[in-house]
Amino acid sequence: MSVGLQRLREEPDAIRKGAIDKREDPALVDAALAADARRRELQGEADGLRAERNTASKSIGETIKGGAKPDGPEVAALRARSTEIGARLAALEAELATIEAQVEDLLLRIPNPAEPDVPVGGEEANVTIRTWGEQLGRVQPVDGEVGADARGGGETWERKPHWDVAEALDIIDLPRGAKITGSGFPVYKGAGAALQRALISWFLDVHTRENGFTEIWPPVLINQASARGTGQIPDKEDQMYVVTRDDLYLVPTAEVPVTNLHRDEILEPATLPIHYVAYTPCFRREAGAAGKDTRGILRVHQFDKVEMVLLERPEVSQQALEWMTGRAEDLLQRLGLAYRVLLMSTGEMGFVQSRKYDLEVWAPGVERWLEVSSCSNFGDYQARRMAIRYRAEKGGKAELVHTLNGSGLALARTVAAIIETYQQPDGSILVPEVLGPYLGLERIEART
RNA sequence: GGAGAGGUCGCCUAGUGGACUAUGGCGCCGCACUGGAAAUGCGGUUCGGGGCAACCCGUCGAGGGUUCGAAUCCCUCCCUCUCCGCCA
Repeated sequence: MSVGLQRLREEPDAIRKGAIDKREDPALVDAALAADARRRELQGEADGLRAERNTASKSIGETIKGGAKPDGPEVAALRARSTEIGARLAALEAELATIEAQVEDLLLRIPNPAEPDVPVGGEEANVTIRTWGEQLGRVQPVDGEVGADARGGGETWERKPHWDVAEALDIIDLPRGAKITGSGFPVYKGAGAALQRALISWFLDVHTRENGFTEIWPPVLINQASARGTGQIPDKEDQMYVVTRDDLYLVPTAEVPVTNLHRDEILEPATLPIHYVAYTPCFRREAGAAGKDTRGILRVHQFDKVEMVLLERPEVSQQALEWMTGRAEDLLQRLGLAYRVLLMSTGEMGFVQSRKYDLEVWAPGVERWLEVSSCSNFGDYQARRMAIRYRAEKGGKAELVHTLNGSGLALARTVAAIIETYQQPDGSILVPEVLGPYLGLERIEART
């Protein structure tokens, strides 16, 4: 249950194309259709047999009530007939259970097709929708203003990558994180720790006070049903840390617990839209990324993130995606970080999204764009998996909601970009104005 | 973790092997009455699968079992409540 059997039957070509565009196997579509046809056939037969058995059993009861002896020949004959139906049914039910499992498994592996206007292809097909702010160079004039670029002549200094700045200021301790847990588990210290806390608080405050979100503080362990609901299983199962003893997973993102809040629910008309915002630490194994971005905090196993989760009526989900993306952009603008918005191509967008924007912030120390937010519309795909429905009108028929989510924002890379953008020639870091009151500091300096 | 009590349709609730085709109430929807409403009356109201349809099948926390037949009996698990233990 993901794409929906009805749509699968009605427009198999579109689903097949969607799978090809996302570099998944289109043959799954035909396999699922064939299995479903067989399933319906078997179910028809099984239903018929059950109906027979029901009437047969009922007639036994009535015969006994009518005065026949429960152990007499008349009842025995009826009983024999019912037993025989039961035997046939048992065989059929076993077959049916197998085929049902097959259908479900196939459906779980068919990806959500992208919206028609999403570019087809891989990384090269991503489209830059807009950029904001000045893309600073590494070389800066010594007497220039913060954020000013080197423009010919004069003395210059060179920006450092965030790991050098952070190490010198003793605000991030990577070696000790590696000691107590493993590589990719940063320790934030002193003003570094306070900066984490400040960003989390500020993000949550903006979203709750200005953007109308309801704050959620969810569990960071999730069960299998939740992981399946949002699509981490089976698509991203090997990216999650597993607590095998209790059959739980560490959250890879707040999306999972928060979207699953309404799993198996039918929402009444007035309840939509639902806008949640949640902070959680996020845990990712980054399997397959070994040796990539090993320095600094660009790719870590544990990071902090404030996530927006939206449940919307289908007809407004696209515009809700634009709005939500704007909320994330607003944070970057107020932090004074240069960024660009990318419309991700089919090959880059993942299994469950129908449309996805990535926000990439410019980090002038490493001279790279860093993904700090991913804003996606899932259409009804996740909702179908989770059975989240709503009634458009009181007493009306239940329909699937649309789900969306977006980071607002992910911390580690935002912190890297802040450090690299606001570092000063003397090695200190200016604190972005909006964070001043939260941090109680205007500048992070080496402790003497 | 131990002992006990429970989990039935949005909510409350009846139901201890065949008349359950799951009861009744609240809420909700429709109709009638009304200037409009309240109150009242009548009808409808779990969710899902199949079928053009009449209708059929499943669904009483989940999964197994016993039986011709399970909401009802048995087993395992999950959750809630009470008490005990442990504990930030």
